[in-house]
Amino acid sequence: MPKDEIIYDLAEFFKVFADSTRMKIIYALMEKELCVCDIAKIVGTTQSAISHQLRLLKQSKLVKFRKEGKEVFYSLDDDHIEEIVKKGREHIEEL
Amino acid sequence: MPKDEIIYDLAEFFKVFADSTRMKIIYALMEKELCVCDIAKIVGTTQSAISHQLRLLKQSKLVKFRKEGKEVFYSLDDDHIEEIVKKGREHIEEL
DNA sequence: TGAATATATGATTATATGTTCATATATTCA
DNA sequence: TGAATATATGAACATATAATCATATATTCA
Repeated sequence: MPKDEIIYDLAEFFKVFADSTRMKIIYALMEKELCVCDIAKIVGTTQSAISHQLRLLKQSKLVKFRKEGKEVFYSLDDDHIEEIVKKGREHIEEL
Repeated sequence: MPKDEIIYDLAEFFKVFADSTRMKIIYALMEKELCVCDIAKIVGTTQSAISHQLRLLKQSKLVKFRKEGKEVFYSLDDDHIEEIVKKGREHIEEL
């Protein structure tokens, strides 16, 4: 059994995947780098909701971003992310 | 972008990993099959809390169980689980 | 500079979630 | 059968979380 801190951090990490809005953001970013308003259009919700969720994704180091003029472009920042989502999908599609 | 139903199911699936009590249960079961009261001892919480959480793990098909007399023995029911936890741990340990 | 656009953020609210407590169910064994 | 043990479950409560709304903070460009 890992230390409590590891357990806690792991649970926090997986919380990121545990929401459908964030999962949609992740899928959108798997395609390509996107600015906030494009993510909002793709996901189908408000800019504010996306911005709040992107903050969580940033805090968990799942996305990185670069500013270009008025826009902020986000992209996935870890190879594990796609692998983890893929494994999850294998699981749910086997049921 | 997958269908909404897939997105929703994926988020639900990852919710299972998004709690430290459940993460401890998963780690305990990685070692070996265990009965409820042993899980409670290892995790360090009440039988009731464990039982509630095991119900979620059952619903998500992450654990299977067999009854033996008064006891119910639980074990992990999917090879993806260990892989997913391992990937998550790689992520948090790289930060 | 001022309007327009893109993004971030704080407060609020509604909902979801985890634990606790009490109790029900099931099994064993004297 | 009745006591003891293991597990499951419903209700209640406290906390966490996500969306919304209003607004703040850039940045561009006329």
